[in-house]
Amino acid sequence: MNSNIKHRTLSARIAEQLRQEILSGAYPAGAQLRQDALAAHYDVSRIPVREALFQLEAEGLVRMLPHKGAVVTSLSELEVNDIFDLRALLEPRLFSHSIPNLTAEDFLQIDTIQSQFEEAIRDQNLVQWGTLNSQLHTALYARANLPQTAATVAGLLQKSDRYTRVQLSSTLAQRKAEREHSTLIQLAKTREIAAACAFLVEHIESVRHDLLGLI
Amino acid sequence: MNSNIKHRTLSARIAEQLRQEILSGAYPAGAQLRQDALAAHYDVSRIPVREALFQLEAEGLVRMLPHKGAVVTSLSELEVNDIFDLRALLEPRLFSHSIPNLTAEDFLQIDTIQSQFEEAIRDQNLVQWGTLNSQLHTALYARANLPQTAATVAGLLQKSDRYTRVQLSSTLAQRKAEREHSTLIQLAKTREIAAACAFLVEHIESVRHDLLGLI
DNA sequence: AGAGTGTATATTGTATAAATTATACGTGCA
DNA sequence: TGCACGTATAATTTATACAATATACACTCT
Repeated sequence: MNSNIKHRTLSARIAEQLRQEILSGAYPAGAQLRQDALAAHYDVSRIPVREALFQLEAEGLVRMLPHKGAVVTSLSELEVNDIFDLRALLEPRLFSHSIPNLTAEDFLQIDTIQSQFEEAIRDQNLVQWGTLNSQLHTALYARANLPQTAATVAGLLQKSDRYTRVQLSSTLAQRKAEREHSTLIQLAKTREIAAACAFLVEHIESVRHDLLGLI
Repeated sequence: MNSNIKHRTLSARIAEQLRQEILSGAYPAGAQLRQDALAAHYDVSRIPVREALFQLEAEGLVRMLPHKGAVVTSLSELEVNDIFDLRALLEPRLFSHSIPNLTAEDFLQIDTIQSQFEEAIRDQNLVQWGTLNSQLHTALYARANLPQTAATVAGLLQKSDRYTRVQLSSTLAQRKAEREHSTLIQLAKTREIAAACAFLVEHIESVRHDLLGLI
């Protein structure tokens, strides 16, 4: 999202780094995050670390227990299903509102993102892949003009990101997703709203299916 | 002045109080919240104030601009509509999943909440009314077993709370909402899922309609 | 011996103080 | 007069220091 933006505060920078480390699996689910250790690791005081942890708690990546510290959260199968149900419900809403307003420049940006997938697949860079995946979905919904829905979906995409990365560890699944994205882009360009939304639901269900096969 | 709920940390207590003050309109939309002033007002240092502000930012009540401070957010008509669209989309999902699992004890609790509305209306206590409104909706969805959806809806309810309080300033609207709640409870008790969800959408749309009439 | 209590230690939570950043104002110069 | 630059001031952000809390372990009492 704003990974290439230089953050103006330490807290935001720590939050960004910590988020990436959690999403990449460096800190596995259930791991205790000690403020002291993190502060030493990033060579800052505990205040920005605390604020980063608060930020991540709001995003659902960690849970803070008073006087007991922060632990990396884990999602149950029920929660994963709930997330994908919500995505299947909300993303078509965004997509259908966005498609009519997408401009040539928007599609240029979308194509740029899509072209970067090749690179990520070749390098087996899963972190990059996950980021691009979120970026592409968000770009497709950019003109929906539904800020609350967009914010909700952004949260859902991030929550599912940790798990889609597992699913996408196979190059096969990555190429499949890339093909489906390509279809989505094509349908958006031709403004076939109904077909685009229907295929979007298929795409989400496809990812969910592959994902649940691994859990 | 002091809330009667005892929180385990100062930060959480400040967040709770500040939230109530914002929701009650003590700090209007656009108001700047100076950490120094808040710290002095609550007679604490600025650290717990900062953490409370971070918490409220995650809830969407304030926006923090780096090095510039926190301001109370305001929602556009577009955002209000988006929120109510989402509520109309997600709350029936929760309700339909919850109804089959609601127990006698759940209904006892629901009836208790409903009975407290009378008191709030009589005292013209809008803060209490808003809290009860959220509590009732949440209680009706308690057995849905869809944690992500529940969390999302809880956020939406809180965001709309500030505005429903305006709408509900008339006793007439309060009684209307109470009647509709009563119908919802009755339909839940008789396990008429389809009818309950249909009426729930009506209820939400009714509140939205009255609300937009005032903006 | 076992349950309960008290103390030690580690970790988090809060206060105070220093550093950084943004804004406003005034001065100097074209 | 108008603009640019530098300084002053006020706010936030970060660091350091201290207080409160939870957990583990040893000890006492029944």
